[in-house]
Amino acid sequence: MTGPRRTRDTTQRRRILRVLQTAGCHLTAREIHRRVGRDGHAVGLATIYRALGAFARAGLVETASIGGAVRYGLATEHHDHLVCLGCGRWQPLDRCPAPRAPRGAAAGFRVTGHRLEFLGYCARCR
Amino acid sequence: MTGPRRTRDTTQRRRILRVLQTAGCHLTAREIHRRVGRDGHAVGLATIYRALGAFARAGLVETASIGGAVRYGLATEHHDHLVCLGCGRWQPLDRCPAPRAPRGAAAGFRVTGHRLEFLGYCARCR
DNA sequence: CAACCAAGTGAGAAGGGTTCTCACTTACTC
DNA sequence: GAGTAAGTGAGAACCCTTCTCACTTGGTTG
Repeated sequence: MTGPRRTRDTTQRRRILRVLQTAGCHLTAREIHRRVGRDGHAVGLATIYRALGAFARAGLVETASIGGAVRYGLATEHHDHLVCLGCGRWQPLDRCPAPRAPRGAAAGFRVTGHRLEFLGYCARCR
Repeated sequence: MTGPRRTRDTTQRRRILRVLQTAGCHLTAREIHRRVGRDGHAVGLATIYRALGAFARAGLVETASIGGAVRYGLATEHHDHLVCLGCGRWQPLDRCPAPRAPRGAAAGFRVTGHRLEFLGYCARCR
């Protein structure tokens, strides 16, 4: 419990991180799996999930879910997104409108964070 | 396409709606299934899902997902919730902090709504 | 450097949530 | 009351995710 847990450095995990770095938006595990395997060096789907879980625990990636599958992206300092209802793409928002937790909303509820999503349609899906 | 679609009035759907009305928080399909069947008149799980889908399309219920399962609740005028990371319960927020969509966040993205969730731990889970 | 071992990997099975299929029933309309 | 589009139930099917188990590998220690 001394800060974020360190994960072991393997070629598979490095490939997964590279995909996330070049993605520009949040991806599902299957999308990551497909992109990682593009150069012929496939990585097992179970490994993708394990690595993403380890990254999430270590604070390297953040997760978000809409509809069926969970989407993963590199963790940044904000937690807000634009979500396209047409194609499901997640785009991080540069500036967080920073909503304040309403005081006394529910007795005894301790707010530790928030998640704000603007729903709509991206340029391609309109 | 003339406003919200009307759904047919059946005893099963009436029971599902009654469960949602008396729930006080968002429920998973399986929880609804269990509660509907409490008085011995079980309703098929597929029917639960179909009814919930029809209700959602008609605008009667709203859906929200965290972790594995999707949660359903009666649609109200707001879209914000308190989410307990311990037990997964969803509680609607009376007052919506009403975040404004940031202008020019992503070229061509048309914002049609938002979803704001305050994450934390309820009184029981702290 | 060699040995050790905890962590990671791959393939497939398993598990849980959701949707589909198909024959049957029922609510609404004319 | 008859016709028909919508809804229902049971179980199979489907998809996403996690688990299992034998094997490999990264990083550390002697």
